[in-house]
Amino acid sequence: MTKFSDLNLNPKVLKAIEEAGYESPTPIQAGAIPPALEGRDVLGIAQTGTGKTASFTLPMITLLARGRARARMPRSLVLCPTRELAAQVAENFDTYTKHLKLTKALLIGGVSFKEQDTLIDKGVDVLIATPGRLLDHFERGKLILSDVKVMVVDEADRMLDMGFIPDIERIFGLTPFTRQTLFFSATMAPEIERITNTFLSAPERVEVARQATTSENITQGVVLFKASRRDREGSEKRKLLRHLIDQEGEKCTNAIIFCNRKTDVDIVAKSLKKYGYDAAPIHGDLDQSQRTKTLEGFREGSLRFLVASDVAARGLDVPSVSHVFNFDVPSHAEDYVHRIGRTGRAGRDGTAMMICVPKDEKNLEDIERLVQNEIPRIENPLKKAKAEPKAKDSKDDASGEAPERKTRSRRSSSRSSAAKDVNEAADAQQANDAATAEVDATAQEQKAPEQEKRASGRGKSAETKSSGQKSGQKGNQKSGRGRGGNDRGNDRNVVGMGDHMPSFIALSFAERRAG
DNA sequence: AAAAAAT
Repeated sequence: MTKFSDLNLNPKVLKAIEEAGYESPTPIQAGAIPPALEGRDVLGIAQTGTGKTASFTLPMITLLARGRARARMPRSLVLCPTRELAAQVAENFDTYTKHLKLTKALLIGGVSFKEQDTLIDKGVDVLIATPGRLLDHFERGKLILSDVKVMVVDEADRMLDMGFIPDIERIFGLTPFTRQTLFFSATMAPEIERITNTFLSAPERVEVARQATTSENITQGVVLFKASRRDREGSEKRKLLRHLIDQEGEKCTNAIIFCNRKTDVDIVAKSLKKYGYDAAPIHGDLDQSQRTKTLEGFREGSLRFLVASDVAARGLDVPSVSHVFNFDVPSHAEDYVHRIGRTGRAGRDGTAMMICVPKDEKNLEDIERLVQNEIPRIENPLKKAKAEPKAKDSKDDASGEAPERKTRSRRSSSRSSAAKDVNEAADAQQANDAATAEVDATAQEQKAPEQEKRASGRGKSAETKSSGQKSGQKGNQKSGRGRGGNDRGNDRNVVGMGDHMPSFIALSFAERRAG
């Protein structure tokens, strides 16, 4: 197998790689690094979790190791769709430039210009930016892009989703024609295809799929849930969420809870906190310092529940998320894949549970068509509780109203009851499915042989106490990131996509929709 | 229908 040491990387970069605990490149790294080092353009079709970031940072650092940047004229440029991703790339550069004297600046919105200006003025080798802030600097005449030797576009399909493509095209136009371009996208939508045809020249095409996207090391489940009354849907969903969390017990060391709307992110986070769960929100309306702080806390394990909008759905690398809860069914099927991909990373086991209300069933169908699998139905734990009532539950009910009142006024605008006809069928199905699907380890074992492995692995991880877990997570972070290394805490040595690749992931989204 | 990103 290829080793990093076979790849012609700068010795000081190799040293940093070794110190980070990596030996062998992932498939995307093995595929992209050699042509990048030769100065060729690269078109990488890959998602995060494949070691994509290192596949451009390592050759870039090697290429930039010689020479120095002039004032206001960065020598390279990395564009990312979100601030958090940009920050993550910046960290990656720090890791691998440890033994070199390269300078970098992170240009993202939500923070002051001043520091960024100072750095640019001094001259930086690497500029890592979100498009808006980069252009802002450019327009103020603070930045000259005519000395850019290497330009990277990361997560291009997400840039497309977010309407950044015009900005990207403009930035391409500001850099010299002779630059080297490294371009990464999870899919090749027609618009992406067009951009690459326009701005890349004879690129080396490297394509890999993420490991285990919706396959065996992520246990999935969905609760079909219908509120007792439409105006109680929010509070009842929150109660259901708490039960789902409680039901997982110690197996749930930490979790991301996704909501479709920013207001619901706030409401759910607040409600969880009220009930004593260690939760904090993250979404684009919160100020950057808070976003950074929250994410940092979640990464290091001091925050257990991250309640998030889709700002956190893609690309975020927190290697040890045990659970993903989809409080809402995402309305774009592909977002489901991205969201649950936050767990089960680096070969670990993960659990992804979703709450589906009747009006979301259409979206659920879309998701199941996309992943070409039925998501197992989980019995509603609240229904079970009703069948054999306990004193504790009625207490929950009473206190359940408290956070609801506070938030009602805020939500009132968004709820016009559009649901009229989606009821009986859902009820029937709910009863039906509840009978067949139990998502606990025992039930799983009977279902499929390949799942036994997971069930036993799970038992092992369940005995980790949450107090000891914090330091354990920290230690694991390095080996998880970039996924090049041996994942020591785990007997599955996963490199790159590993052995299980669902066939649908190799298709374009258009092809997947077509079935 | 909503989220993200420049203010």
